[in-house]
Amino acid sequence: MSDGTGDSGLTVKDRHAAMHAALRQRICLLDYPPGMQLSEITLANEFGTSRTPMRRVLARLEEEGLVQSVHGVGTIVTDANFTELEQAYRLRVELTALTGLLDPVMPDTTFLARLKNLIDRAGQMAVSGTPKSFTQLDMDVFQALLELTENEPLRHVLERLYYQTKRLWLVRAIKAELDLEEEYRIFLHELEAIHIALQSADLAAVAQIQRAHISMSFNRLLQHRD
Amino acid sequence: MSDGTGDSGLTVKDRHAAMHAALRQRICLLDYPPGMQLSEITLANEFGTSRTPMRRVLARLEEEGLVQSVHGVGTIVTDANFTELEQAYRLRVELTALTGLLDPVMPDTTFLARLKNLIDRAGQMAVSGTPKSFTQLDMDVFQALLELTENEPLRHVLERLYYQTKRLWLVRAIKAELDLEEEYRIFLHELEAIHIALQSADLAAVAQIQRAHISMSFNRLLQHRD
DNA sequence: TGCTGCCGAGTTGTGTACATCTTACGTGAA
DNA sequence: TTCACGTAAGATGTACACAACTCGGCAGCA
Repeated sequence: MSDGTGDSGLTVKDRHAAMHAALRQRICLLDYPPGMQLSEITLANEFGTSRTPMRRVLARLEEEGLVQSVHGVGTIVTDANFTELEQAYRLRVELTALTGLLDPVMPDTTFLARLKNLIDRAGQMAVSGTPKSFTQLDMDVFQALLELTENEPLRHVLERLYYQTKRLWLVRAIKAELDLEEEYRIFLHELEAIHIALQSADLAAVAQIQRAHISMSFNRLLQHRD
Repeated sequence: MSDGTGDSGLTVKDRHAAMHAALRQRICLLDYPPGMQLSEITLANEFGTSRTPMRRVLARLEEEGLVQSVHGVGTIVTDANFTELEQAYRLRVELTALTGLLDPVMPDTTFLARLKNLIDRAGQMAVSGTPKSFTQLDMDVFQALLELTENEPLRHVLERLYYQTKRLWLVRAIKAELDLEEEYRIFLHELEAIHIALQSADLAAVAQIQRAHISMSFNRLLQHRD
């Protein structure tokens, strides 16, 4: 095969990336709650591979601070601890503002349609929203808005910080420590504001709106710190 | 053994970190020049281990953009390409400024003595400095100044960006495309300015001085872009 | 009853043989 | 001479057996 792809059209790195994304999703949606012990061999069997590639994926998740492996003990999902993640959260606030300064890129009409779709989904949240489905929507919005900058290192760091800190919200939302209706309403308002700013082609404004909302969300979480 | 350390008092992760730091050093000092092919088994033998741990270290270096592994071909040291690293360089400029805002920490007298020592070494550069020894000094200075913030995620990202972009300077310095005497003089002046700012306990000023010099260094490199 | 020490189950870390892939080289035919 | 093709060498990727390590439980003793 001349294009270097495997049987299903996927290269080796694509399979690794798929496993990594799947596990990250499960951890951040609390399917794998903090403290849960993961089994290398069980996960390897589930993904139809052996321990060796799975260990590489888990090592990357450990670098990203989502799991922790200890010799002889196991691979444990890290605790979504507020005090340890406060620094990451504040860095995320500042880096979000930079998306409007470093290599901003004006999206095409396809993007605007995607955003409009996301806004509709956000409108549905007030009716039939669960903390988990809301987090899933928030992830989709994040991935979309990340495309507003072409600075690849910045996108990489922001993605890492996002998935590091996102569990803090979901943990407290499930424990009913947050006013969910207010959270949904604020989020919808943020998306509408971003939509307006995009129609003005003001990407710096989009970044500032995001920065403001991440900062405010941080402060709301701060009222329930552990 | 109750403390969990090995024979030489080093844990497993310490050995991995040591191998990673050694290889990173060799790459960034151009002992392993861009395009050079690394052999997993040769490196494993040199460090007295097998391919499995060495592959984990190389995978991390690949994440950091210093090498690239291709199935069936080899593990190649990446090219220090200006156009690809320009985004990383500009992000580094902005993040350096943040060290003065996010969790700055005033150093003790021991730190000031270390800095004074580094300034002395910088003074020697004008007399007997090579591009490589200058880069080594620059690395030591970078590691020292990184301690001026306690924000661990910020330190982590800055370290990554530093080692990603540092080779750009050394490559051009060796090709004699830079005025080395001027580079040494500017660097010494930067360190003296930082020393003064530290005596005023103005960490924001220290960050701005660094930011300015990284930005100016970027512009000097820009005159010789490939 | 409580404490101590040993043992075994289970986990991650390591070593190694094998699979898969790319590339260079040599060979033969046009 | 030149081009096409097969083949072998050598690289990374994978699978698996074994080593190193932690921890809970249980037996034995004071």
